[in-house]
Parts: sequence; structure tokens; C-alpha cells
Amino acid sequence: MQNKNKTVVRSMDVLNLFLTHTKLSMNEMVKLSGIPKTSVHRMVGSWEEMGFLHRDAEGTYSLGLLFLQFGNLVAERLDIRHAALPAMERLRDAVGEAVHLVLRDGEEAIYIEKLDTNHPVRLFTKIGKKAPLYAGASSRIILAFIPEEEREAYLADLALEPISSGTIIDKALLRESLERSRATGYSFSRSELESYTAELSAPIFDHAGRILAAISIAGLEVTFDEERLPELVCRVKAAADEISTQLGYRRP
Amino acid sequence: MQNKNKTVVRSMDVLNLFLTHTKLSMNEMVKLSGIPKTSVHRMVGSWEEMGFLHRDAEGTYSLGLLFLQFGNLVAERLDIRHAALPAMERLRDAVGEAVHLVLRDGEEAIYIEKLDTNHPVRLFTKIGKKAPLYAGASSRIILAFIPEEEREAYLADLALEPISSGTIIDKALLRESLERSRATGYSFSRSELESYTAELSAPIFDHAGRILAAISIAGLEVTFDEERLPELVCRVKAAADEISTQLGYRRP
DNA sequence: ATTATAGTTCCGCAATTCGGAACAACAATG
DNA sequence: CATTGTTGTTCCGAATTGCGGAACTATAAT
Repeated sequence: MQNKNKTVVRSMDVLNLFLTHTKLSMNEMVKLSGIPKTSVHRMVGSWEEMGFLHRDAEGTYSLGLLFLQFGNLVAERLDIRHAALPAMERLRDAVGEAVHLVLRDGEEAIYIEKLDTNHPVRLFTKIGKKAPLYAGASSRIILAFIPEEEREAYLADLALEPISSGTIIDKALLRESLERSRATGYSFSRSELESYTAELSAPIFDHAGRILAAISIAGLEVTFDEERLPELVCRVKAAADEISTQLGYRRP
Repeated sequence: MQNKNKTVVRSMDVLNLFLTHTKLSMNEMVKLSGIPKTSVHRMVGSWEEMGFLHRDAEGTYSLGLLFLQFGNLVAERLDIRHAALPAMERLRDAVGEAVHLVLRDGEEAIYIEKLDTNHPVRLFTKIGKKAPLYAGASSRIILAFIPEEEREAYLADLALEPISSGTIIDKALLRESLERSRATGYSFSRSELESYTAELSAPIFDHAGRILAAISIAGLEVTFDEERLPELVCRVKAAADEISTQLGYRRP
């Protein structure tokens, strides 16, 4: 793993521009990436030949349909997604808020499935979105339940950066929150990743009792009032437990 | 476009192995691809660094979660998919068969959305699946409605290869079928891509009257009997027209 | 006619990739 | 416990490949 194709990895810079831009001309890519024109030209030609970029009639580029194929393969092969979907739908219908499924990916959490509501004002999370393990209810419930050594290693040289108005940036407070989550079996966050939003999350375990993912209810902060919380906590934990059971988990 | 990063394009061979394999070890990739061990090692390292491959605990590789992100971006940016989904759902519920949305992609057709049924025996199409433009109802309805010059250019040096038991391999028959489709506004296929299956498809047009996609009802051949066809034809054409209208198409 | 802008090609230099071979780590076997 | 096999990783000299400034083409705007 020391050895890599630098050219290949470098070309990724061009592809990444399409995470934030739908269509780009050759020149726009040159300007945005800061890579010499000739090199961009070569890289784009390669991505196009592979099918990851598509050139339309006017000569502008967008992401290729090949991503549909690979993307769906990945989605299909994630069996936790299959196991979780029905319970997620029921939870969404019961609480009328968006429901998310979140996986750990190294030192980050990644949103792999979402169910939206029909509210005129709604939270809109992108699948594939990442968050650090210390911010947001889903991330933190994962952090709370990973093995202690891993957690300590992560916390040891962690720099807490504020992401939104409510992000926890005090390590002592973070540890306290993790303790509480382990004790109560859920975690709650207010405006940690996005202002005016709140997230309530419970852990999903595999047959061996290891944390595998988190399921969460997310919505506007104002709708998560004190009276409503107990019911939501109960429901999200029930949904999480249902999925865990399906994956072979037996409560200790 | 003459100039390409050969290294980058060559690495695609390794990634493509994952279209047919869920997990692969380093050695399996070496054997399957026929590329020297050292080179595979380098390529895999690059894909991993980019996030397109993921290495699990046992040292085997699978497609990375990054594909979820890119795949969903592509899906979201295809506005025809948004426009078509509600009509597709209603069609699926009305006829109780799988419903597909198919786009043209150069000289091929590509399935970009599917709605499955709950039948115990059901057709299962993968999103991203490709088919030549001459085989299958959806492919052929697209071929029937593209501009005449393009169609003639395609037909000119076309070698008709049988794909399944019912594939049309006679160019005269193909032309005849295309004529009929243009006249009737739908196309029907039996066992052209997959034995024992049938597909019934209607064209979707954009505001300028160009064919943009095809919608189709697909299922087991035995369930598409003569008495049922007229109703199915009516329904699939209605769904297609609805989507076309939504995209700004006005019937001539 | 002139200037500007985007896209493409050329080409010599140098950095990167190539791949055989050797090595390390580990499991299976006699 | 030595031996053989399997898999993953590193080394290194040869040479292919990528690099990028510059020049060229095409088309649009002034």
C-alpha cells in the first residue's frame, strides 16, 4: 500500500469537482482544479473512456451512468440496508420525520440510506454524506459503542472542530455524552451538524454484539420538544432492536 | 481525446471484476484479470485511496461506499427519473408487473430505474444493465423513434447477434418491427433478452418531440396472453404519455 | 479585421509505472 | 518441526508514460 499510481489518484481531483457541480466544461474544470489544461484534458479523456464521465452534445461533462450501475451494486450488497428498510419505513410513518441509516467508515460516519417526509419544510440529507464520529447523534452513538481501545485511540489525538452552532467542542463534555449514551442506549443532538436540526439515534448490533450501524430520526429542532422525546426515544430504540434481532443479535 | 492516461484506463479492468464478484482477494484479482501481481497491487492501492474499493478486516476487497455517493448524485440529477417515478408506481400497482425506465446510451439502451413486484417468481433486472438497441421492447422502441439518419447509420453495419431464444436476427424482420412500432406507438418482445420473459414498451418524448426514454412492463412470458395485451398496451402508453406531457411534450 | 475564449495537438524532458524477482508472513502438510 | 505452498508486500533497473508549456484551430464576440 506504499505503492500507488499517483496519476490515477491525482485524477480523482477532477472527478471530485462533480460532487458539487452538476455539469462542467473543460475550462471550468481547469479553473476549479488548478491543474494544467493539458493534464485535465488527459484525465477527463480517461474518465470518459471508463464511463465515469459523460460528454453531452454541447461539450460539457457530467457524471456517467456507470455510477448508477456501481452505486446500485453497492446498495444491493449491503445486507444491513435490506434488513433495515422495512423497520425504517414503519418508523418514518409512525413519527412523521426523516429516518436515516448510518454506518461507520473508519473515523467517519456515513449516511447510507434515508427516508424523507413530505413536509413542506424538511431536512434533506444526501446519501453518502459523511460526518466525524464526534458530531451528530448517529455518529456519537456509534462512537459510544465501538470497543473501548478504539474509542480511546480516536479520542486521544482528536481535535474537536465546531461544525455548527451546537457542535460539542469540549472533550470532557463529549466523554460525558458518550457515557450517558452507553447507559441509556440512545443519543440526542441539537444543531451539531446543521443549525435548527435535531437527531435522535439508537445503535444496531450484529450477532456478535458489535455495533454495526445507527438508525436515527432527524428533523427540525423545534419539533423535538421535551414532551415528545420519550415517545420518540422508545420508537427509535424499538426499530433499532428489531433490526438488530433480524441480524442475529440476542440481547444479553 | 486521442490522449489518455493509459494507466488509469487500464486500472479499470480491476474495478470491473467487481461487477460480477462481491468480494475478491488480491490474488483472485491477479488471477481473474491476468495482470501482473505487482501492477494489480498498485492499482488496488489507488482505488482504495480514492475510496472506490474498500479493504475489510480479512484483507479482501469490495466496492467502496463512495459509489453510493456518486451513484445517488447521478440518480438525483436525472430529472426524467423524478418525473417518471410516480407514473411508474401507478402503472406497477395497476398491472402487477415489474416496470422499467430505459434510456438510450449511444448504441445501447440502459435500465436506469426499476420497480419490482412481490411475486414469488419475478423478473429481476439490475439497474445499469445494458442491452443493444435491436433487442428487447424498450431498446427497440427507442431505436424506432430516433431520427431516421441515426437509425439508418446504426442499421447499416449492424451484426444481429442472438442473445436469447427470441432475439430478432433478421434485419428485414427488425425493420418491419420498427415500422410497426412507429405506427402503433408501442413495441412488444418475447424472450429477446431473457428466455421466458416478455416486455411491452412505450416511448417518452421531450418538449421538442425527441425520444428521451422508454417505459416498459416486463414479466414472465406466460402472463402476457392475447386477451390481456390490449389493456396493458393502453396502460403503458398512458403512463408514457403522462411522463412526456410532464416533460413539456405536446401531442402533434 | 481584431480580440477573446475554449478546446485540441505537439513534443522533448523527466517522472512514473512496469514487472520479474526476491522477501516476508502465515497456513497446511508430511 | 522442518517443509512446502499460498498470499501479500517490497525492491529496483529499464523504459514506457505522463507532464505541461507552447503553439495551433475553431468559433464567437467586439
